[in-house]
Order: sequence, then C-alpha cells, then structure tokens
Amino acid sequence: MVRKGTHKTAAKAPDIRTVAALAKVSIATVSRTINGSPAVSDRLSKRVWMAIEHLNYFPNTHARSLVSGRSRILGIIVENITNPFFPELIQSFEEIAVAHGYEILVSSSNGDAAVLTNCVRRMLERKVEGVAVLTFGQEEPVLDRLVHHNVPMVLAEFKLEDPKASTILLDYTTGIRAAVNHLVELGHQKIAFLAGPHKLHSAITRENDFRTAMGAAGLTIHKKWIIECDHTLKGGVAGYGKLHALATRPTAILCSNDMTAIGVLRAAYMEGLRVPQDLSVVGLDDIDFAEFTLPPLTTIRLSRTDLAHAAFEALRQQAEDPANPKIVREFLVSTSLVVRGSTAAPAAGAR
Amino acid sequence: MVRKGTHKTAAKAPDIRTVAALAKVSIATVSRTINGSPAVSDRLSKRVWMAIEHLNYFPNTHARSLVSGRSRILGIIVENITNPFFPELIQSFEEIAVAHGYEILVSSSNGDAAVLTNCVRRMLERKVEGVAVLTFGQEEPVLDRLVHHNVPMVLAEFKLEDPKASTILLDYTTGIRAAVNHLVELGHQKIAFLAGPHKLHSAITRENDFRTAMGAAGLTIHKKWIIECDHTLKGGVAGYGKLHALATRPTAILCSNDMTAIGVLRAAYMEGLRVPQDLSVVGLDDIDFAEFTLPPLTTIRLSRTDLAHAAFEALRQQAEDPANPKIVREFLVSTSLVVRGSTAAPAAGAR
DNA sequence: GTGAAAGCGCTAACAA
DNA sequence: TTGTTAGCGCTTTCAC
Repeated sequence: MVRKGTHKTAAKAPDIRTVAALAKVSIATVSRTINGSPAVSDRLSKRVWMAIEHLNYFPNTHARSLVSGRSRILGIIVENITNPFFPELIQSFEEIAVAHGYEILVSSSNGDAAVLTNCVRRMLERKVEGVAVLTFGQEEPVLDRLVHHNVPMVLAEFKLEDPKASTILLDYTTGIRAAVNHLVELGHQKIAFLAGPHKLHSAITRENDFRTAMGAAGLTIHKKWIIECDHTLKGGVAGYGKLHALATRPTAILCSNDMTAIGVLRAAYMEGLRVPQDLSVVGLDDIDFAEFTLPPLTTIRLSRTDLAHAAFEALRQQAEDPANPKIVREFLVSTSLVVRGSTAAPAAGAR
Repeated sequence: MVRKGTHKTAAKAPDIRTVAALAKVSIATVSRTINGSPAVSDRLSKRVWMAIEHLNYFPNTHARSLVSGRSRILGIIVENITNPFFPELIQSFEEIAVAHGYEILVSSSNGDAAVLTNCVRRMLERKVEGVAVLTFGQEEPVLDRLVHHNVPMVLAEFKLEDPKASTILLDYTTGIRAAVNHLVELGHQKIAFLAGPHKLHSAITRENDFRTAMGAAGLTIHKKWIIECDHTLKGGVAGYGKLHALATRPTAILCSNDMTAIGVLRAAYMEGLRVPQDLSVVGLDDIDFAEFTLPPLTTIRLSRTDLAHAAFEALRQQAEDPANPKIVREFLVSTSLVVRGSTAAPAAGAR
C-alpha cells in the first residue's frame, strides 16, 4: 500500500491572532466565540467561525490549560491492562470522557506501589483534573500524593477520608449470594472458592462475601477449599491442581474472577473431568470471552460500563462543580448472576 | 477499607519562582538545572536540586510545551483495544515511551474513518510529537490531516509518501510460508484460509501470502476455502460453519489471526471434531492466550514488543532528530511459526 | 556562569 | 457588545 501525501507546504499552525485578523475582530472575541460566551453578537460570531473553518484552526490546549488552570485531562489507572476486564473498562471510560470533551491518560500499576507512584507523578505533571484509581489494590496508600495536590479521585472499594475522594462500592454480595444459591439449588454442598491475591481489596471482599453466602446457605466451608490464586489463567490452573490433589474434592468451584475460572475449565479438561457434569464452575466479571468458553461460563456479571460511568461521573462532579454541596461521593455498582453452561447438578455419587 | 487522608492544607503547587527564591538563584538557573544544561556550576546546581526536593516541585508541562513547542506526548491509535493483541502492544509501547520521558495518548479507531478523524483531531489539539497508527486499515487516508500539520507518523503496512511518515513492514511471508510448509510436511493438502476483513491491509497481505505459499508448495486452493471473516472469535465460528457445510472439507485451517482460530477451535469442538486429530488449526499473532487454548494453539508469532519498539523508534527519530539524514524510514518486523498442539497429521481417510 | 527580560497562545479582568 | 491588557509558568536569547 503506497499513497502520496498531499504536499501542502506545512505552514505554521494558525493561532488566535491569525483568526482575529482574518475575521477583523479582537482576539478576545475569538476566544469568547470559541468558548461559547453568550456575549458575542451573531454577526461577529459568524465571521469568527468562518475564519476558523477557513484556517482549519483549533486552539492550543497547552496555552489554554496554562491560563485557565483546567487541562481537561482525566487519568485512569488500572491494575493490569492485559486482563481483558480492563480494556473493556478503559474503552467505556474513554468513550464517555471524550464525549464530554476530556482527554484521558491511561496507566497500569501492575500491583506495584513504585509503579503506581510513578503513574501518579506523571499524571500530576500533566495536571489531570481527576484520577480514577481502579487498581483494587493495597498499593493505594501512595495516593496521598494526589490528595496533597488536591486532585479529585475516585477509588474502587477504598475510602479515603478526603473531601476530594469519592468511592465506588461494588456490591459483590448480591451476585455471590446468587451464585452460591444457584449451586445449592442445583444440589451442590461441597463448594470451593479460588480467591484472588490478598493484596487486592476486591479479592478479600469477594472471599468474605463467599464465606457469608455459604454461611447463610447453611453450608460449612472446608478450610482447604479456599485457595488464594492470582486472578490469572495460570493461577486458576494451579488452584485447580491443589483442589484436585485433595482427598475429598468439591463438586463446584466459585472463582474470584473469570480468568481464574477459565484456568479451571482448562485444567479440568486436561484431567478428563467434564464441566458441568463432573464439576460446576462459576466465574466473576463476565468478560466478553466468558460467553465463548467451553462450556460457556456461568459467571457473576460486573458491568464495565456501569463502573466506567460511575468513575467518570464522580470525577466530573468534583472537577466541574466542587462547591456543589450535593456532590455524590459514593457510588454503587451492582452484580448479577449470568447462568450459562458451566454449572449443573452434581453427579449422584459426588454429593 | 477506610483510610484517613493526610490533611496538609493543599498549598498552591510551587512554581519555578518559588524554587528560585528558596535556592537564591534566578529562575533561568532553575530552568537550566532542571534541563541539565552544562552551563550551571555545581554549587548552584546543588542548591537548586535541594530546593526542588524540599518543595516537591515539578515543572508544569503545559507551560513547558507552550514555550518549547515540544509536548513530549506520543499518540498511538489501534484498531480495537478489545482484541487482546492490542493491549499487549499498548503496554509495550507505553513502557518504552515512559522510559524515554514521553506520555502517551491511546485511542481505538474501531475501523471507522470518522472515529479516526476525531482521534487525529484530539491528538493534534494536544500537540503530539508523533503518532503511531496501528490500525492496519483502509480508513488511513484521512491521515492527510496529520501530514498537513507536519506531525511525524509511523504506519503499519501503509506507505505514505511524506517526509514525516515512516512505515513498519510486517514480514508475514516467512511465518505464513513456514505454517503452510509445516502443514504440508504433516501431510495436509486441503488447506483453508479464514481471512480477515478486506478493509484491513494486514488481512489482504496475509491472504496473499497464503496464496503464494500454497502455490510455492504446489498446492491448489479450492476457491470456497478462502473465506472472509472479521478477526473476531464469532467470525471464526461463522467461518468454520461455512467450511463445515461444504461437500469436501479441508483438513487444516490457517486463520488470519488468533481470535479467529480460537473461534474455529470452539466451533470444531461443538461439532464433535477433535483438534488436531480431525482438523488442524493455525492462528496468527500468538496472543498470550494462545498458549492456553484447548489444545494449545499452533500459531504464527508476531511480536508485540518488536512492533512497539519499531513504532517508538520511528517516532523518536523523527521527533528528536528530524534533520539527521540517516533516519530510518522503514522498519521490518518478522514473524515465526510456533508449533503447539493444534496441528497434526490428517486422519488417513481424510487425505 | 548567571540573570533580566521577552515571549509561547491563550483566558479573563477591566475599560470603553 | 467589543477591545485592551495583564499574566498563566516556563524556556531562551542576550547581556553581563
């Protein structure tokens, strides 16, 4: 594929003065027009827009940010862009932000406090107007830096007692209870849980919710049936291995996230176990891929769009209307069970 | 999780004047020190750094960009962040860029020219110093806008005859030939190809390379065995369906990307076909997940890190040393076959 | 080697 | 309603 570029001699980009000159108005009028100030007459406004079109002009955001103090940039820090959950989340967040005229800066912390510190520094340097910290991790204390700099923040499952910080609570309880009940109704009693890494709040919350749900269902939890994994596919494989090595094995496994569940599906298959006949598996997240596993994964859906909306809304409120007394500082994102093909009644003998 | 923020009254961020005052030097000296100018005496330099540390100062990038004309921002536009290939690519690109002191702006074009136009506009507004366009798509002509603005670019598989544009060529030929030969050596003759959407150059190049490789191997291609899919898992399922409906079926399928191959794996399983005994499947990309499919996918590896490195290097050269006559304007990224478990000799009867 | 001063392109206060 | 002007925080001549 070869294509000729159009060789217009790249003239210096037009600035506000060029526009003003062409439209025969002052630069202030151009600025007002662009920013939609009502104090510009239709006549001039029209002339200015024509000049702008003609010159293909757009304002220099750096100059703008410098003088206005507003950068119209939001940061989003995720745990690991390589986990399919996060690209889906980033895409939603970006769409919303761009629709509202913001640019976004994306970073992954990879669960490392030093990396997070560095992300925060970079975002501060770029003068972000808010940062969504969706790392779910214990490295979050380093966020003090943002607090000091008075940057609005929204954290998932982490409450920072600061006037600039909002929180998104994830109601795993409902989804996890539904999942446990679903398994119980199917006839399962021996239910294992492959937890996420304990350095993540989300992992701990999910595990606790599992314990509670099991208790509520009147089931006891075999100590060895709760295993800490790492939210990766490999981790799921390893977790399954440990469970499989046990004298009494569970008939169902609830996983802290979908990647873990996919690992279990894979490991079970390698062992010759059929899912769901020999083993039921439930995930959490409902990543796009969950629909396409073999068998399709029963999972607890955590909506990326809901999460992205909540994160954006929290930041927007703080950035655009910080004085408003009725700012919402706590958002709740719900979860729900999606039943697909990876769960069924246990084999008669296995109960 | 609740944690108290440290309530230092958020003082206004220190600026270069604050530092100068504390270090008892002029702001020019502070600027020089920060920018590593050799013309600063050790004595003053030390004092300045102390003041900087003490105040926790960092420069305002907007002011910097405004005066220097350099933003230290690079843009990267990918086709679709939801395809696992791209997050892996973005992660590499970000790592390299950040290590070199650049910030990155990420966008997906989703194969839509209007969206691409919008991405380009946003990047232009933020004064990016270069843009890596890794969309592989026919919407790329709209990039004229970047050309006009004299912004360095690097495109994958698309040559723009412009002094500011570099190209990354992907040598699919080698990998695809290796894959075809691998299948031939295994005893396959009936080889199908599930192509990508024809609006992508990469898809067309891959398909052509397949045809060539088949010809070189002395095999004829059944016309109905080349099917246009869309590089998604669903597309792979659909493509497999069409192949399966044919009177004579291929014994091996080469796919234009891994997601398609994963779709084929899934569809074959649903039909009760065993891979690789009944059908051999080869992908292209070698996304992280390819190692974990059932069976593990034989695929043509296209290194994300190599691609990211080439993209960054192309932009860096243009941005930092545009006058240098020995700028490299063409990069080549190679591919290679990774044999795993999804390929084997065809069943005796099927040849 | 160091400092004073002139802008970078824009917004916002103040005048008219 | 419109224009004039003073910076925003920094880099970069140009003197010293």
